[in-house]
Amino acid sequence: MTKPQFRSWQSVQEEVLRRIHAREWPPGDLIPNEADLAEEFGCSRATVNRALRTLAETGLLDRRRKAGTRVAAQPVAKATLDISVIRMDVEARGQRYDHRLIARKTTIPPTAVSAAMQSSPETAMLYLKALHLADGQPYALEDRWIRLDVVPEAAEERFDEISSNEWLLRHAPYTHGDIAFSAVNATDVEAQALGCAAGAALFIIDRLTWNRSDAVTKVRIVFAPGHQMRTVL
Amino acid sequence: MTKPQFRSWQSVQEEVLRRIHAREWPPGDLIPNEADLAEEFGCSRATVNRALRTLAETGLLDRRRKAGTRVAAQPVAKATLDISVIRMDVEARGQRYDHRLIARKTTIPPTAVSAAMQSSPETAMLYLKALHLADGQPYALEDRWIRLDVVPEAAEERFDEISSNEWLLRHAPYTHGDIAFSAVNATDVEAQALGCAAGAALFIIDRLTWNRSDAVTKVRIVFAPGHQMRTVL
DNA sequence: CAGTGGTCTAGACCACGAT
DNA sequence: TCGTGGTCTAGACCACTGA
Repeated sequence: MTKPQFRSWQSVQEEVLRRIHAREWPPGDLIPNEADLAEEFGCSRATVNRALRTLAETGLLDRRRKAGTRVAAQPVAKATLDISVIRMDVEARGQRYDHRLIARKTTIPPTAVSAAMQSSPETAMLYLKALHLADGQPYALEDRWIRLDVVPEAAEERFDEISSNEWLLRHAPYTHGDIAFSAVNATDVEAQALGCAAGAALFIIDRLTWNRSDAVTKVRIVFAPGHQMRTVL
Repeated sequence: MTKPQFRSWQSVQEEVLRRIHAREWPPGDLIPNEADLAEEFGCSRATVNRALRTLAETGLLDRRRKAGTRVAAQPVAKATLDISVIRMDVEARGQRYDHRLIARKTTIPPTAVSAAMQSSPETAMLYLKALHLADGQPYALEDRWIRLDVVPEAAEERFDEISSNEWLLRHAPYTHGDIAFSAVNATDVEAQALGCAAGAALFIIDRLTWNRSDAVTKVRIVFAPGHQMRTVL
């Protein structure tokens, strides 16, 4: 018989997936090491490594030096969310995007904000509030604090032509961020801005963005009722 | 002068990140090709490739054959969410996990469910309803439909010892899934089960899981008020 | 058509960590 | 201790796609 050939790392990955789904390699099972698989598949070890490493990144395999590679018993599904600029989201839905600046002021933030951003409680920050529209309908409400000592150029920007979201991406580098998703009941102010009933359940995103050890901006985006964030596993 | 050496793909990646953050390579800029960078960094092209490919996966670089590699102008942040078994979530918070089966029946699902799962409207499915508890307090409410023609063994399982969540992971392979996050107001039934006020804003996850072209299970998980799903960018 | 990234190979050395 | 995955190298060929 001729040995089946798996010449690309994708084809190796597919074969491994097939064996996992077919329960030839059941959950928790130790699978052969890279060298053996390379020989069986008729390819180099690097190719097998690429295939297995990629599967491990999705949580389907558990790899440890010396201990070998196992099929994950409790696969922790890794869902990747694309957090893009809101304008992109709206336009991707085939709708016309627009935004409206509601408030812009330089003021002392609530202590919860200054604490989260590791700023002194007396330091003023730039506060912005804006409404994002899709086909003229309220889509999301944005509340944002920007540290002027970190992004001084923001003081000169009016943010009526370009959303703060996009302006910051272009002008303020960031290294990492924390993000949280949750649900809140609409306050009266939110309800009025979004054109919904007070108390309606709203999907929200809270994001805190850092450049090295400096907090850059803190934003809460409150979506209109019914908003869904989708992805695949 | 001695050329700086970047011998690991991580160190190459850090140097590239540094140049991006320092605006040496501003957003939208075309950066040198792999071969040139390899020479400059004193490493092989494969090492540069690994560094740049990994950055491209996070959305920070945009790579195209022949066109070269550019710094993304509008980086679409890729947030990776770990969707694990609820028991793991609770235990990771240092709380005691428990669950309670509320309902278990074989019945005809609503047409919305059979349609989404591409099952005939007259075919009965297994319906489960369970409450997940953390330290004895309601944590999440789970509503699930399972296709018995796809997972016949489920008919024999009582699901009082093990949550359906974990049982399915162990017994029903899946190839992919759709997942959606949103917010709803608590119904009276949900409010009672979760011990909150009716109308409270609840964070929910809807998931539809597939094995090849067969829908396996459809589940809605409704979390108690205040629940947050966190991740990093 | 030609430049760029995408990938494969064979071999090598190394870091980690289970035993 | 020593098996396993993690990585690097130098070279090669290929696929895609912009000019």
